[in-house]
Amino acid sequence: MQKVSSIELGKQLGINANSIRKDISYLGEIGNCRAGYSLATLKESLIQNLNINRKRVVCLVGLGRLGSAILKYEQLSQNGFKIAAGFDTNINKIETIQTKVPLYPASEIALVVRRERIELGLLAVPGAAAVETAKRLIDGGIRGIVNFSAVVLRPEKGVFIRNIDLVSELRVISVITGFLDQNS
Amino acid sequence: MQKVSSIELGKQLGINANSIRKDISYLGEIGNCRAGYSLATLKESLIQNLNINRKRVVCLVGLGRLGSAILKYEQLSQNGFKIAAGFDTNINKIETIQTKVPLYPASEIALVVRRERIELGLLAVPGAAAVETAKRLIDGGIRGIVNFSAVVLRPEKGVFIRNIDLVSELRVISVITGFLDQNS
DNA sequence: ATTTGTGAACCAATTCACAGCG
DNA sequence: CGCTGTGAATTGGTTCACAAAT
Repeated sequence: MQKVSSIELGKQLGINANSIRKDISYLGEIGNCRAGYSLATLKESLIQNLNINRKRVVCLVGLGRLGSAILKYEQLSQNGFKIAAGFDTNINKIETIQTKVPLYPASEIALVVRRERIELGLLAVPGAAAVETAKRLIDGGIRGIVNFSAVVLRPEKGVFIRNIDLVSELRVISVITGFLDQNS
Repeated sequence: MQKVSSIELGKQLGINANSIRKDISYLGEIGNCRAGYSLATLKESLIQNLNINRKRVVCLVGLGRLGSAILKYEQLSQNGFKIAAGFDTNINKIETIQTKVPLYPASEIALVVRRERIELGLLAVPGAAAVETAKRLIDGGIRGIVNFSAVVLRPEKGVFIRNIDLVSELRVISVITGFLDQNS
């Protein structure tokens, strides 16, 4: 039986072992005090408690360079996510891109999201289109959005939003390393 | 003279106005009590205090789909970042990709990073290559890394690392929306 | 002996509340 | 008045320390 200790988990994840234990304990968990956690039991418990026991249906809006990269990103399907639809305003792209994922014009976002019961949206459109596009996703009943555009989307009732912006990330690092330089 | 209040800033950013004021106050700031902050003064103060008054030199490792998308991402140069080098293990890519950015084989990472005084690295390589590539960047004296691979890079002395993983982001949203569904 | 689970202590960050100023 | 700046209160999360379990 495969085992893993909080210390080992912590090392792998770069997290304090105490935190690992505390977090797991919230699941009302049963680790073995002698030999750590049973891998199978822990995994099962996490799957149950975090509700990740089924594939999630996602869609992708924006089929530019970033969108195309995401479309081909195998890690998604390997980790329980299925891209059920792709959208773009450019009809040309919809007709030329080679993929098994069904592609639609952006005008049909709300319709398709509702029909296919799509839960999450990946937003890879230009900043100028982000707010409008998000609105369409929400109209279709989307539950969450990962927004890659430079525009910060404001949280909306019942829709969880995660803004990911490369420039912001770089700025964070710039500022921190700059600060370290000054104080070393 | 353009003015902006903490309330307005907060709305734009989706952040509590109190936090805005407190944060700005740490800069030893002079907002006008009647009419909010002078846009020009605030901007200048932020630039000075956060040390973002010069272009930062970055490099890009991995010229696959994601890397290529980043290479063409104009927002970078528009926000004070200059891609001074691109790297890939595949010599073919280095010779065929059309760009003004100088491209080098991955074997030269440390060399070029040091020579060009590159401060930040964008890591868009497959997970399997992430640790090794990060090591080369660090050997070259890089100060920070934005890691897009699925592998979590552990913090290294003097090198600030930011892990960005699409799958993780999706999982966060999945778990949260799933939780909301159960408790609504 | 190890390693979990957890109360207690600690620390950082957010929010509150309001005095002070134009 | 409206808005800033900031002490005080609160919250949330991390770390500590140790008793319990095997």
